[in-house]
Amino acid sequence: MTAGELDFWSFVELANTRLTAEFGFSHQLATEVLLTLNRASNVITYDLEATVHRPRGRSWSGFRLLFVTWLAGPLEAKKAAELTGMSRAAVSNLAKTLVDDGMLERTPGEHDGRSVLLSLTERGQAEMVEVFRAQNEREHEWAGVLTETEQRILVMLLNKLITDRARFRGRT
Amino acid sequence: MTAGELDFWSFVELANTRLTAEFGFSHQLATEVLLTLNRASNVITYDLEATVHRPRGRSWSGFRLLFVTWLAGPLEAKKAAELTGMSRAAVSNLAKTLVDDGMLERTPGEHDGRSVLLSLTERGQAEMVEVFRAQNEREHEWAGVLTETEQRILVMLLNKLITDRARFRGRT
DNA sequence: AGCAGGTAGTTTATGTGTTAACTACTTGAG
DNA sequence: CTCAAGTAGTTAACACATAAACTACCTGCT
Repeated sequence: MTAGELDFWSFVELANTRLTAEFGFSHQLATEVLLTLNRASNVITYDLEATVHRPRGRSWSGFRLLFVTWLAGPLEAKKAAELTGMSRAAVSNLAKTLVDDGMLERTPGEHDGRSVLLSLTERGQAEMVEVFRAQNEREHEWAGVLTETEQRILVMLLNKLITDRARFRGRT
Repeated sequence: MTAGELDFWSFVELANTRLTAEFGFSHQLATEVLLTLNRASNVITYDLEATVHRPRGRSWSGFRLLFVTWLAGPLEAKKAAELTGMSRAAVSNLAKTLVDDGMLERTPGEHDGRSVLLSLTERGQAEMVEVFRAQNEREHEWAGVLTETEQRILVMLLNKLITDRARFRGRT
């Protein structure tokens, strides 16, 4: 029982076996789904951050905030938090550094004195086009190991997995 | 073009449209796959951390490290880093606090004076059984919106997506 | 009008992640 | 045998996440 030769997949197999045989847990498939889901997400995110964003002096979260702001136009900080899946505090902190970097602009909301509208500066827009070109190429390489049909099925299954999450009272 | 009514899904649709029509990017399906993958992973991870681990005074990463140590027996810090997908530094820091909490034990490696073996204390083992019971129930609720066949397909597609990642030179 | 309660955003404290630089040990070529 | 190179782990500096406390503003009931 040396752990020496384990990799992620043989670990999942080992976990399945021990959780069932030794501990009597019954939902191993659920465990496997979620282990694999997290693994896949982390591996790919790490790769995109390391190859596309860090070399350009940008972080993964910075990119996410710029991405939604780029495409969803000027939007409130709250909306940006929802779309990126971050907390409002995270958007607030991140926006501060992106404004300092000359990528983002913050203007007070028109109809509501509390709200702040985020939008890209001209430089921000230009940079997003370039950065997204690089990211999209890399995304294509990753997704390309699946056929188009497989990709569509994957998206469908993932959406099904989280669409119904209102059952659990969540942050969003 | 108010951003006011956007949710995650209509944002993905908007992104697809604008990236194609306005900017001429060609791999929207890849973008959609990866946006959805990350979203699903983050939503579920956040839920498990908030409902299962934080109430017990434990973090998501703490759980991951304890989980692999629990099931893959005493293992080297390096191996733990591989299996959890963390950096070695992260394992080192996290182990420190888990040792202080009385969950983990660190013993010097037998054959290699540099290495450290991580293993659970008795209390750690008992707690993992209880914590995993709660997590497994919650996992089952999440995965349960998919049929068993759908879950197997999802696992297969996710594995296919990352198995071949040796093409990209990655951390692991 | 005025105040209670709700909402948007920021700040603060804390925890955790990363990379890079460091220490300590092992290994193998000469 | 010795020393250069490699490897395991830790530490340090920094980036970024959260929850909770706080400020400022809006809204609607009386």
